[in-house]
Amino acid sequence: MAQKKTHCDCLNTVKPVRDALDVISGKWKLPIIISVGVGNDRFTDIQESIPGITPKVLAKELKDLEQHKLLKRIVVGDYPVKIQYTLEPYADTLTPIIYSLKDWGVNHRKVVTER
Amino acid sequence: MAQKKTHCDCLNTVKPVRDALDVISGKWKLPIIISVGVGNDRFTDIQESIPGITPKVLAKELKDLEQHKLLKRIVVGDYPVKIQYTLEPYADTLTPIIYSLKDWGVNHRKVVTER
DNA sequence: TATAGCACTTTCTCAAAGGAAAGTGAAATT
DNA sequence: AATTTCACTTTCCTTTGAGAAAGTGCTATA
Repeated sequence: MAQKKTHCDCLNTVKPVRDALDVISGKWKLPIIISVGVGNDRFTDIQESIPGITPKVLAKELKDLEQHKLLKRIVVGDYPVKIQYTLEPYADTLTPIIYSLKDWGVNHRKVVTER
Repeated sequence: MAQKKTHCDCLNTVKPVRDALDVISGKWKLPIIISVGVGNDRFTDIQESIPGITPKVLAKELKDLEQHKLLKRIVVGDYPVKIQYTLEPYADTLTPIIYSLKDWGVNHRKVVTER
């Protein structure tokens, strides 16, 4: 059997995996998804629910998540215009992945810290 | 029902998820795991199998992956000393996660690019 | 004796990410 | 008339990460 192949088709794995990781990794992505999912739908509410996040970063991340179709930015009313953020149903497709990452992470902490 | 809770226990999710992501995200982690998994066990072989990686980065990533118990660095022989890298069986526990990330990523590309 | 190979390390540099702080424009409130 | 709120944007600055290139200490080989 061929040892040391150039693992061509593995690149077909690495690319989509990286796509997926780009969406959920990063310091703020998950906290934002959770915050919106839990009911915070206004910019300032989301900001205040996540200690340490700056408006600049929040604005950028919200745009990102919107582009990835994970949440919607809705303009409500005429004057005063209000903005409302809500999770798209599509965001739920992340749930099983997040929970398997969580389970792995919980176990991993044990693995790494055991002597 | 309580809206806008401070989602306390969600932090218990975010932390281990971040732990897990730290292990597999990054530009080189997965390519290295795959390269070693496929049979490249020498530093230079691994380096040559991954286009663009520099020895500095490879050395750092290998140390990382070793600390996370995903691979082993074995010193072989007396003189000439050879170093051999192999995946730990523990690395297999990542497989289902990687494949679910891949599946999600493949689908996500469709979701984002459809008009 | 000189060169090549192995497994890295060191130094320098640069770009991108991220935080702090202030500003903005419109409307609502006091 | 002045302040506050909302949803951001802008500017400045620092930190971090990564690449390029060269070096290192050892051995093996020609």
